[in-house]
Amino acid sequence: MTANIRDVAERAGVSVGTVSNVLNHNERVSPDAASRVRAAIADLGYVRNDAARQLRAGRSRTVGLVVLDVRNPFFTELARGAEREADRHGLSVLLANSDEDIARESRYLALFEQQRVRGILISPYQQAGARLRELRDRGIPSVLVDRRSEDELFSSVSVDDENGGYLAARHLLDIGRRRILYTGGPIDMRQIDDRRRGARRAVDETGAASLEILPARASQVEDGRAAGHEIASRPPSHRPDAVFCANDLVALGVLQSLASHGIRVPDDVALIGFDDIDFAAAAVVPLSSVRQPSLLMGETALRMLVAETDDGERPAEQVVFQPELVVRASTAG
Amino acid sequence: MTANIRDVAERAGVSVGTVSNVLNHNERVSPDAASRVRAAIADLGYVRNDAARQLRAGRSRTVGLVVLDVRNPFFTELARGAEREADRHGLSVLLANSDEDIARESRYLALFEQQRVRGILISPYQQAGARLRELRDRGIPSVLVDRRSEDELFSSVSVDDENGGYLAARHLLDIGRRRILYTGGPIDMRQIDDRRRGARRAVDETGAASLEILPARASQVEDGRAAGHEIASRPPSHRPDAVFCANDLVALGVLQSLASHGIRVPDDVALIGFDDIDFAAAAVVPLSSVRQPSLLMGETALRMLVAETDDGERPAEQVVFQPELVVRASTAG
DNA sequence: CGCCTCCATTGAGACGTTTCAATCGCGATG
DNA sequence: CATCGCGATTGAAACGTCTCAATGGAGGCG
Repeated sequence: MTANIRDVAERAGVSVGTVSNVLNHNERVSPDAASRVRAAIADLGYVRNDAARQLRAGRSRTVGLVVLDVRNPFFTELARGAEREADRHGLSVLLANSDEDIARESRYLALFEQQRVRGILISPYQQAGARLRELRDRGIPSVLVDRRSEDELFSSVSVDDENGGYLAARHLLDIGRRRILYTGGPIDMRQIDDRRRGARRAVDETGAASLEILPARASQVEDGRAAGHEIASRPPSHRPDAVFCANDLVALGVLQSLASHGIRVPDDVALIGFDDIDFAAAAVVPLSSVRQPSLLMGETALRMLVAETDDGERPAEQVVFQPELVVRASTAG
Repeated sequence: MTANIRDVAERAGVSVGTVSNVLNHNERVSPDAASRVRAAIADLGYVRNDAARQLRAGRSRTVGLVVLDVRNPFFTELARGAEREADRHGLSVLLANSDEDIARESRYLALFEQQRVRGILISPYQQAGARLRELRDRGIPSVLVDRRSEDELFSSVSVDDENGGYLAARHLLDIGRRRILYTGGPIDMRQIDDRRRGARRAVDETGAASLEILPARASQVEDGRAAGHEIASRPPSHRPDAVFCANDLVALGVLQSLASHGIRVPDDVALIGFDDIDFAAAAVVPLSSVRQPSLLMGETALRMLVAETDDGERPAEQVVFQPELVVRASTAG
């Protein structure tokens, strides 16, 4: 059906080896032969068969990326960063969405292994560590994104979540708030818990301030809406005067829900999120947030993966970016 | 490095053919041999090499999806739909982002062709038609998403954009607005132009109403912000009393920009978007919009692609969903 | 004129899988 | 006891590419 390298060779009146050389080592081949080969390629509409190349080469030019939630712009930005850097290395990125589901996560890891991807970038859901070690033993390295490797066995690119939580809570305290509520989920997920710990530290530093935890099922807009509803249904004296959300999706949900109950942001309740996604600034009460350099994180992770691929046994490296407080109207005054 | 089927065969004391049969036609093999093979697979940590399978089979189990903008939740939902349906057919989806860039679009198409993907779902930027025809001639079918095939040469899944534009403008007129502004870009993109035409029709039906077009570079949040700024800087008498945006991202940008200039939505200017992404409802002035069944569109497109793959020369089919008006606070009164 | 170099080209494997025709072994049947 | 039938198993071939050792040929030098 489709032309192969042999057809091209025949048509150009050369051997298959020469065609391959035109494709891969152009300098080795005479200008004359090269141009005949190129003409034949154009005539026949020949396109390299990647499966055959990969089989021969023993490895692919693809990198797998597993994210927790494609609907979260933080992850799509991270993916764009990885993709951009991959381009520079002639690699392509296969994007998979685990939707915070262990079964989906492991299905994709299996798929990636069958495809012999060059390596894997992953924001793991829970302890994917054992599985990743297995993959590494079989020659597929991973770099963790958005989360440190607990045992430092893998390289990782993350943000100092504890400090991010501290910055957020510190800011709320600085503008005079004292009854802070933290919400998001799942509460036992590392990133979410680190942010809580940071907030705790800020609150503890300050006399006469409290931190309440309101766990959520996950960290989607709808979870924020539920949290906002729960807060609004309390008697005013029991409401927090500031809410810190595990991410911006949750914060947007809370914002919407509070507004629909006539609770003013920031007058009655100040509100801050995490990630600084585009939509945070676009909300009509523009949302304060803690920025993660998502694009840069994606680029960095991919670069580290490539380094690991090239230089077999280099030690794992933990890159931790510092988050940045972004103040907008939702925490004014 | 990695165990192959021959190693497994040796360890299990059978031939490679038998191992392959265990993997692909379990019923052909005796329970005894099968269990020995399975044990060997587990012992050696054997994982099938997809490249070799694909080379042998002549085609892959992957479908390519090219979207215009991964940052637009409409497309990520569509991707989720395609992915979900792909699962059911044992296929996986490779997601690529053209970012409305012709060069990127054709790079990805080339990549997909090299990978001999089973087929391609694409929201084409401009006339990708010639290229897609080429791919089809070489055995790779495509289904267009979010846009009809102009010459009906390809199957497609889209929404009746003209009617969607009509619904939006009709609604604005029904609530008493008369000076409507339409913004988004690029203005020559099919979907965007169809929505404009629909709006035009509604306006023409109504006496004493006007439709102004404000073209934008693209249809991102920032383009909306620019449009909002432009509107706000006019003398009040020259401002529209309603704005219809080519999509919700633009509408959110306009919303933010108008608010920051003290222009009230919907009191001074009513606002409606397109797509009904999650964030539309989550905006504090919840955004009216025209809903596209994005998840369903993704599922349908993938199903059509599979049908096309199975049944060689079936005629192209155009599936057109009807959009649905969703009224929220941004067009109240 | 013969030999040596050097560059361009050749062609035979090898990558790991699946398929399929051929073979094997065993119980049933005549 | 020979033969047949049938399910289980085998092993070679093929998919398309790249690599590498081997070959060919032209030109330079002694």
